[in-house]
Amino acid sequence: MPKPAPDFTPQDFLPYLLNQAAEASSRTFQEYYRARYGMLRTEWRVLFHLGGYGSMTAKDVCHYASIHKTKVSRAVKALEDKRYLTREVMEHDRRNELLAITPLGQKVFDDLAAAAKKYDEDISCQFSAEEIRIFRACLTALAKLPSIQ
Amino acid sequence: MPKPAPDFTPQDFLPYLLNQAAEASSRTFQEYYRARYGMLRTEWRVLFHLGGYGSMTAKDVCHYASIHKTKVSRAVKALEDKRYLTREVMEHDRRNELLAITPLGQKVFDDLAAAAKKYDEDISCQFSAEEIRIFRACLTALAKLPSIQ
DNA sequence: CCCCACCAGTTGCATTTGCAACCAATCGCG
DNA sequence: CGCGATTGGTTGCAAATGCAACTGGTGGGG
Repeated sequence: MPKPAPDFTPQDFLPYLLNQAAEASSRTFQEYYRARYGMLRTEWRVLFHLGGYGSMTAKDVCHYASIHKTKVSRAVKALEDKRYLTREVMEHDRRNELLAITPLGQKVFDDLAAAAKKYDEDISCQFSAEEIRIFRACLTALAKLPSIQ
Repeated sequence: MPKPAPDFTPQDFLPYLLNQAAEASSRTFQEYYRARYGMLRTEWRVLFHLGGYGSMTAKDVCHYASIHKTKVSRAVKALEDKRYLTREVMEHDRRNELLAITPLGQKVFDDLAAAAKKYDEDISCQFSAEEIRIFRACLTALAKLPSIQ
């Protein structure tokens, strides 16, 4: 038996499967916000966090979304240019700035969140409730693995 | 009720969860092949496919791994420079070239595949056999969504 | 047998990313 | 106080990516 690991193929490797599934499931939705609002993935994520969880600092977004701060910084600038959010330097510590969605940004968020919800249902409905429950639980657990930043 | 989708947060959105889990699970393993062999993610994937499924053309790799042909092209060149694979123009149609792992490449693959298998077990073992079965089934189904190229 | 549409793979260029160095504000210890 | 360490956020540069145009090779209809 010369071969140490002869029968382990990409399809058996969880990180690989995860990437395939993540790519495939993101692609379709990406077209939506890309075509409609000219947004990049990171921009959509930042807006999604602000809309879903309320105002927070860039640092918080980095933490919750585990996105590197330079990516967030650039996404925030792009969203600001699009008038989807404003930033306000915080009184007690002027290094922090609070990011807040504008009414226009809120409209965009509402549209995208509704579309996302529908898309989520579309891809979920091919599985049973129990399967989806387990699926989400596994994903949530794995997402908690050691993160950069 | 002014807000159309007030309670749909990133944590509820499957593509988002998938990306988080995929990123987190790839990161650790990436360090391994990066530090040890200076390989990029795409290079590892191409090598993984050749090692796992045997010789094939770049086109085949594109198809099985759903990676764009330019990415594959550059990864193949890098792997060739590292002497991990050779390419041979095919007789009956000289547009195709068959990619084959070298003995050196095989050694690297064996090492990485063994590490991957172990890593896969490490992250799987926090779930029950039944959970993992369902989890993999869901991922495999989602990975089959419409793919580019 | 020749021309044109098509196919595998590559290259150039614009966009995106990651990293490290940076700036300004704050903290904390002497 | 005050000066060095730390922190939130930005920027410059090099590397990675995506896209479209390209090269060389095939094949099929006239």
